[in-house]
Parts: sequence; structure tokens; C-alpha cells
Amino acid sequence: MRVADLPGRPCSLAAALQLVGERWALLAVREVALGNHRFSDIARGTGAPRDRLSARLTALVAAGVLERRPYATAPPRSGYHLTAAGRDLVPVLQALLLWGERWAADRPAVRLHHETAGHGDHPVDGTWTCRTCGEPLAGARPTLTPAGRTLLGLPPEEDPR
Amino acid sequence: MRVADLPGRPCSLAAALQLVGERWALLAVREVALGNHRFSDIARGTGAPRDRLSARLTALVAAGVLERRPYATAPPRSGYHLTAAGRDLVPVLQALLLWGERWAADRPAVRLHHETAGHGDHPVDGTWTCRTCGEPLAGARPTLTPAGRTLLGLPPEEDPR
DNA sequence: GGCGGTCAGTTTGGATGTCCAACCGACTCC
DNA sequence: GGAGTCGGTTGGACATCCAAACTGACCGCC
Repeated sequence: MRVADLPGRPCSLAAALQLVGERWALLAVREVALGNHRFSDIARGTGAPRDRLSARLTALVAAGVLERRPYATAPPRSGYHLTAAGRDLVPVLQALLLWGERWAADRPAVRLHHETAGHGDHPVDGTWTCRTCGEPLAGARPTLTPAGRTLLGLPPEEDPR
Repeated sequence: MRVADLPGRPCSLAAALQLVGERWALLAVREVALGNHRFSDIARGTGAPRDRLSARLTALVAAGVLERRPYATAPPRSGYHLTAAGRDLVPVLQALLLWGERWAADRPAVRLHHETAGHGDHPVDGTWTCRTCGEPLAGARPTLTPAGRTLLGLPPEEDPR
């Protein structure tokens, strides 16, 4: 994916959306992450029409997010599995899920829970943290890209034009 | 957004995608988060066709992600600003941006930088963390939804069907 | 006053994407 | 033999998408 070829601002966000931004793509990845590897299960879980799903899965395999793995030869059948890139997409799905729980869903249909020794079972409150310094990213000052543009860090303070 | 009305598995992820999953929507939010509040600036930054952008912005305002704020009356002009829901979307954009940098972009077109007292200026090495317990979420055990289905936590261990 | 430019869209016609129902071949189960 | 499963493909109707041109209200300049 050549970032420079994308329309608009050259940005990895646009590149990511090019690969997984089409309709049903992220839902298909969710189903595979949940352990549904077969075409019909993914179709049922997402509600996507079968022809659209077929096109999306092919594209996701081409993009390196999913891989096909045969599980039967008699009639040749293969399931879809996450690649490393696909597994790396799970935090993205979690972030969108949490946002949807808070702002899109009428009621928390599905809740992310977490169980740790220190805090027992608790609802997940996800945030991005910088592994180098341990600080949350949301508090970062906007900085400059190589091209000298401001860039995603904190939504910049409102400028009252 | 009634989760039960969505096709497929009732899930806040689907609800979220219903609001911000259409083409150009997240890029438009990115532009507003970067401080571009005017229609033409958003069009330039995203590269979206103007009619599509017009439709998306209207939908995002209806969804409560953006709000219009007048800044001129002579020809009536208003800019787009983030609501609380829109600001909450920033971690999602960061998640996709970091994923895109790693898996989608040919070269790191845009780099997240971070400046803190302890570590000076350094590239961001983002990790998705639970704010309640401080543990990384990627290691979380999958848990059950109210309806008794498994749910997004860790991609479940491969079951060799 | 006339000229060009900005701004936030809308309009146009044609390309592309999406949906749905039906169908298919190669199997398995009863 | 008949029904069902599985992973798709096909066809046709419909919606969305696109680039480019257009609108109409303003603004600054000379």
C-alpha cells in the first residue's frame, strides 16, 4: 500500500482503511477472532450477504489479514484464520467495540470484561499507552510529522476562528 | 441505535460501524480532530468528493459525533467540531493509525511522536491497556456476553477442526 | 463597477458497489 | 433415493460513488 498514492493527506490511517475499511470487513475479522472459521458461520455471525462476504474474505486474504487453511479434501474446504496482522487488529476491534458500547448501542449488548489478580473481574476501560514512557497517548501534545503537519495526538484545543 | 435490529450477532461493534463505518467518515473525523473545521479543508485533507463529504458530515452530525458551529453570518457558514463522542473516537483513530503504520503503509508516512519530561521526544510505541488494572488487554481472557456467547478478548486458541 | 477568488455545498451522468434470491457441484447422513 | 451441508457463483434490481461542472452569496482589489 503506497501511502503517497492515496487521496488526501498521506496517513497510515487512510492506508489502514483501504485494507479493512470496506463494509463487513471488520465484522468478518471479528467473527474469525471469535473462532468462527467457516464461511457459513461467518455469514451467520455478520449477517452479510454471501456474495459480499465472499469478496471481502478474498480481499482480506490478499491484504494479509486472514489466511485460508484447508480442513477437508474430499470436497475441498478451507477455513479462514487470523494472520499476525489480523491478530494485531484485535485492539482496533476492542477500541471500536468500547466506543460503540458507550455511544452507539442502545444498551450494552456485549460487554468486555477482564479478570486480573489485583482487581478481580471488572469492565474493561481501554486506553492507549506508550510503552516507552508509560504515559497515555491521549495526553500527548500534538507533534509534527516529517512533512511538518500536525498530527493525531490530542484533539487540538479549540481555536475560535 | 437498536443493537437488536442489526443483522448478524448483536454487538456494539456493528452499532459503531453503523455510525462511523461508511467510507470517508473516519477520515473526516481525523481532519476535524487535527483542527480542520471547514468544509473545504476537510475535503482537501481527506480527498473525498464533495458530495460524499457533505452526506457524511450530515450523517456524523446526526449521529452526534460532530456538531456544526456557525462562524460567519454574512454568507451563513459553519464549521464542524468534535462532540464528546467525537473526542472519544480518537483512541479508535490511534488504534487504526498504529495498525496501518505497521501493516498497511509502505513506509511510516506519519509517525506518532510523544514528548514527556522523563523520556524527552520519542516515537510512540502504543499498547492497548486497561485503565482500571493497568494490564495490557491483549492478554485478557475471552469472557461471556449476557447472552452466553464468547466475545472479543483474545483471539481464542486455534481449534484444529 | 468589474474581475477574480473563496466558500459550502448541489447537480449531473456514468461507473461501481451492494443486496437478495436462486442456483450449483461435491459431498454426508438417514 | 432424498434431504441437508458446505462454499461459494450467477443474475438482475437497486443504491452508492465518483469527477467535474455549476450555484449563489459573499469578499478584496483596483
